[in-house]
Amino acid sequence: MEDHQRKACPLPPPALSPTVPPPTIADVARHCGVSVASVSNALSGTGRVSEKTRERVLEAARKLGYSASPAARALRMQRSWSMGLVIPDIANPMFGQIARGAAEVLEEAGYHLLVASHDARHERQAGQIRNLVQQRADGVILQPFSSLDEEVPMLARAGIPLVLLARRHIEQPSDYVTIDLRGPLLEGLAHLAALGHQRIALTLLGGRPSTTADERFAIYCGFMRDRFDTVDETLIIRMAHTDLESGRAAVPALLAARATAVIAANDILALGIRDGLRASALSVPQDLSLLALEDTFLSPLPGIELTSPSLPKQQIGMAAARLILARIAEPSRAFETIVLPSPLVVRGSTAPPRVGPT
Amino acid sequence: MEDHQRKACPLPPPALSPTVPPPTIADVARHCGVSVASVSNALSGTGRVSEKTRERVLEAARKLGYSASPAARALRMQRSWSMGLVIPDIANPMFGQIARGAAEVLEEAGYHLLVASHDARHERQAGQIRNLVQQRADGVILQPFSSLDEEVPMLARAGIPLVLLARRHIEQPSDYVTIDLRGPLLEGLAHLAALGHQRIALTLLGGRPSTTADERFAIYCGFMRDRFDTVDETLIIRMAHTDLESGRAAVPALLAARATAVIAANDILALGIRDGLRASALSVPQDLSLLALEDTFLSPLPGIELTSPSLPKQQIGMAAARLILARIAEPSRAFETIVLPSPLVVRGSTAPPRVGPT
DNA sequence: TTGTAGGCGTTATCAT
DNA sequence: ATGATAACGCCTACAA
Repeated sequence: MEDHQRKACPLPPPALSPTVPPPTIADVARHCGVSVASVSNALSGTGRVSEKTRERVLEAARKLGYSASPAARALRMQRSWSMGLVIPDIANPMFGQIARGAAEVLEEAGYHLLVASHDARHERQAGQIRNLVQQRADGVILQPFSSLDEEVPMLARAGIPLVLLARRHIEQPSDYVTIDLRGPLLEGLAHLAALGHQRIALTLLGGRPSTTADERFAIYCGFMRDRFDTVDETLIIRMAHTDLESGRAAVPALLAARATAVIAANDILALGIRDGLRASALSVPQDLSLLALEDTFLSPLPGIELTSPSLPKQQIGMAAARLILARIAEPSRAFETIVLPSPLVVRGSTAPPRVGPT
Repeated sequence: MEDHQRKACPLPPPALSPTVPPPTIADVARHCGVSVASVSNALSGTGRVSEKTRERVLEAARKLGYSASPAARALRMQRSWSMGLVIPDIANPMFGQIARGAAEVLEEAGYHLLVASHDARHERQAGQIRNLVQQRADGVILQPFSSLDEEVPMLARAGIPLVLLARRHIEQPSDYVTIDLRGPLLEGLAHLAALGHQRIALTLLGGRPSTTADERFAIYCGFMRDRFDTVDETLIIRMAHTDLESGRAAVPALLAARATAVIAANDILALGIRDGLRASALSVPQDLSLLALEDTFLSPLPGIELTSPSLPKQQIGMAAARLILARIAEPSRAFETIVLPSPLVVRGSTAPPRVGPT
């Protein structure tokens, strides 16, 4: 393939700027003496060409290293073959895995993925979506900031297929992928109750309208009333963010409510709570059982070991991708919702309460 | 092989959305009674247009919600305005942050980022790069699998500007971004030595040709010889992978070598080691000091608290992006290497050895 | 079965 | 300063 002779070559080697442009479809046609139409037909497999010329064309294309110019294709076909994925935080491994799942099925279908992170900032989300519209993305998968973001209807108005993640929009119907909210929460509550906990606290992400928090609240109340005949509102801890610091800040409220267990929205928050407890010389699970509703790869790690449902992150991405492909294929189909299971995994952060039930 | 350059188009011919198509430059021109040329000039700011018409055009464009079709632009200008980023693992937060840094400066310059993860699989890396070539990416930032991957020269042959991350290529010169290998390692060694450690172990990623491991080995030997007049080879632990399990597997060798401290390649590996120690009823830092050479956001976390240099991940991405932009602007410039500092952060995982120096 | 030609929306090169 | 117009590379009626 190459001359292995050439050793160290400290400066720009001869051929860097003066490169030959990629071959065009005309080159291929000329190379095997047929028309461009035949080449196109042969390559796309969608036309009527004789087996003989098809082979000739394929051979020539391979030999020349031809591949169609995406720009020309996009211009002619009026589709960019690119799909947008807008997520809250690209540095969060959870979204990385979602992206991976989505990319896998999209690439299979000939699309490539434009990943954009809005970093929990409204104006960035708007910017990313606007950019995707300008890029003429053929579809967008979005985990929106809140359930009434204005950018969502904007996408619909632009005629761009949309799949929502984790939160549906208040008024814009769309395809939608979520995890089962009820199952894991009830499982977690039952797990804690079975261990003997009665004062089970729940953190709720507020501060931004979200259908998820409301739903969880309702489920929690239902369970508590069912089991203990009462709901103590002091056990509900509302918070705006979901970082370490918010977790630490929640500890005083937890202690004041005499909670013996807490269900945190996700594992980062849970780690924050644990850290806050340590500052009060309390520890998990001896003094407080800790359960996170969304795991990342952190949860099973030594030194962490959080009881939490295992989120099917890759599946979420794949499901979303499949939904968007389905809608592109059939724009008028009914909107679909996919609910993925998220079974509880018990680890070291939950244990019976120090003092038995009163 | 299969080499399907394009997928059969599974869609019916009719337009995929019942929505009005985006306005074209001709619409804008018509709207304010000028030629398309003037519109183009006004919008790109690069032509000669009177202030009056420029304003008229800008106004009309805004009103119509016009933005140039990327496909048409790309076709005409022969550049895709897209940049590839190929990383080992998109679910690793470290690479997420690198991606974020790169995206930031690239978007600033009008490019968008195509993120591809090769998941430590050779054939995937090849596929991703091939795809980027077909996409006509204007440049590629790549953290290669090893220092002699064949795909790297392939990019150069295609005339696509390239920036390498973390590892340079054996024979293909290129722009290159890395962290300072020497500084953090020496700092770490000095830190441990100052605490009283003499038997300091070092893990080295082998199994794949990498300039990094060799360099670290040399630095380590230099320090040990300098300080203790000798290098005990049993303190060098070589391993192929860098996951939790590899860390656990390294523990017997560490104990056999009577190490009182170990410098692990990264924090995941370090966590594995810690887990393995716990199985022997040993703990960090009482029985063994633990230092990781590359941190993620895990390192400072409660329950983890690893002493490690802080990797300037975002900076890495930004530096790479700037390098590639510079090369696009001036293809014949000399290749540049950027070395970023990575200062040590001391946390709870390092302490004086249980028994003083012999 | 194969070839010809028009046009997708831009930018760039010319005239004017 | 402005306006026609020719590519850019591809797909696809339609003609042969």
